[in-house]
Amino acid sequence: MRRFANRWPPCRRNSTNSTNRAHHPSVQTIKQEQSVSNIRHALSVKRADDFAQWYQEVISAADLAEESGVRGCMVIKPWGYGIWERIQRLLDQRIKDTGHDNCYFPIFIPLSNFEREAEHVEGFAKEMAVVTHHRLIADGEGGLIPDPEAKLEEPLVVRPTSETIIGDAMARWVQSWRDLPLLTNQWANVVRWEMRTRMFLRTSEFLWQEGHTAHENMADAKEHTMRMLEVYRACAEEDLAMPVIAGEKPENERFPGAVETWSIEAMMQDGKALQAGTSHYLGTNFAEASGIRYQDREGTQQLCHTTSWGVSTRMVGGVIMTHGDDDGLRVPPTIAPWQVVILPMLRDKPEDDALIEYCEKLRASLASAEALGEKVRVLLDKKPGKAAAKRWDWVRKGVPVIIEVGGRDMENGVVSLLRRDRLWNTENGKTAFETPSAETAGQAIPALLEEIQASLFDEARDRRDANITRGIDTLDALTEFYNSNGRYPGWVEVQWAKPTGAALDTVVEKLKELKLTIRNVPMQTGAVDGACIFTGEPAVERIYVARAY
RNA sequence: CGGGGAGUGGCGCAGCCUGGUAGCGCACCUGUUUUGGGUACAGGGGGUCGGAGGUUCGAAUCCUCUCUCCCCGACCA
Repeated sequence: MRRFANRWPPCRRNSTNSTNRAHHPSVQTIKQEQSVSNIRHALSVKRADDFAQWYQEVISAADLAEESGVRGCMVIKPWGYGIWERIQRLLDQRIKDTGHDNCYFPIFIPLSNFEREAEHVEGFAKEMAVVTHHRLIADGEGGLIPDPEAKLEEPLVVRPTSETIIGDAMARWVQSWRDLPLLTNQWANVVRWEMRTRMFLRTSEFLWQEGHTAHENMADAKEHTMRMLEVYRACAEEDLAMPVIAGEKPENERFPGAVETWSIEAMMQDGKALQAGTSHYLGTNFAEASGIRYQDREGTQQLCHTTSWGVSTRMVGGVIMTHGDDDGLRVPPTIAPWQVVILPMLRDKPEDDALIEYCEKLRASLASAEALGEKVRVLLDKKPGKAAAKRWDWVRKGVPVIIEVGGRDMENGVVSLLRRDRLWNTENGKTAFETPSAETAGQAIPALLEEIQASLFDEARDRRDANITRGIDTLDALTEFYNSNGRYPGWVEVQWAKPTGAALDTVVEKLKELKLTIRNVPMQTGAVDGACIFTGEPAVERIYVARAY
């Protein structure tokens, strides 16, 4: 069995505008890189050496977020929040384009309201923040305590998700079949008291979007569930350049209260899976709990079929682990707050003025150009400081294109251009600057940004495809595979008979021993023939198993 | 929540065992130098050592409690 390290051919597209043969080092080729060159990377930890620590370092080195002092909660810094805002803006448009209106519902949910759907309660009860008082008083020792006199008659829970309270509103808003479908969405924060937290991937408080819809019947609701799953796929692949596999979650992984749960799953560079978005068909469960009924064309009261779906700031974690490298983050141009940064090499001398003017001209011309369907987002970084130091700050942040301009560049009418996705000239271990004329650079940038966007996606997709293993058809072979493939075994596609209930529990237990989970049943499942890897019965579908975040 | 590790200027660390009111590298500030690339030299600012309590003449160093972070596990987006 081949090891992960040998399995990923660094597949590159040819650069359209360059003589630059540099390619960035990957997890799999780092050892090779080191033997042929002495590249001095911008981070102190390499992905191949300690992926978890590398992840932490990218977050601080790229200035994405920091600890807050509150357990499990983070401060999202401007660059990190800027990335989230880009995702938010693009996804919001997609959500509006599919007919939804944004609303806002309270962060506090009355306990009795939350209690209505049994499975929902069971799923979330153990990770709820609860508000019990509405006033503090002095404790007599210089501190403050909740005033016993100010106890709430009914506790409020901080929303971990809003199905129940939105269900309440839907019950009021829906009267007749003419009110359906009811398509709503909200952007909000939610709180889940997690045992173990990781920046962006699992925080106690996180930001997300939650869509909630009500429909006349099962067919309409299911169709909508799938429509939103497709919106998420497009957002992940087109905007984040993060390839995903869309499919249905197995019964044991369903959202509490859902009839069907669908997900998009992305493969991180360590081969683990990340659930990047979910879409649920809720049947009539929440309609029953909240009384969401409508009068049909015959005048009969009917229960609505509802859906809900969400993606969160976890997406940012996915971007880090999909596109980051040993020099920091690489932000796909579509979601980069700034796509191009111009760094004048200021020397604190009178000549600086002319240099800034030269750069400003370039900035203005780039800013009026369009790439990836929008105006190019370009920053002229006039902050005082050494250009080289500022360059490495931007490298770590992952801005797609860095343009440095020194006095001699200006004299020659050129600029020094650096692509973040291909930083190094591996032949000499130096940064792979190119020096096109300012005019050429200005004209080439839109196409370059589009190429970088495509290239990041291709790279991630090729890596994922190379790390999905097929043809394993016994549990022993699966065990052997995961025991012999080191730290980065990737995913395995197997066939199964889709056991349910206790039989499924047994399967889940067996997988747990290998630290594996069933990710999803891919939509394009392909032909199935042969036996279930777990039960030996005739297989009915293919599933992905993997270690997961 | 269980097991392990850790919290010392912005970041990374030493000091703690063998108590005597804090040190290094990077970053930062000032000056000089240098200038096509993560420059060099000199000078300088910044921390009371996560928090609370205790032992002691005296605690970053010893004891107790507590908060937060990291890794593994159970749980979960």
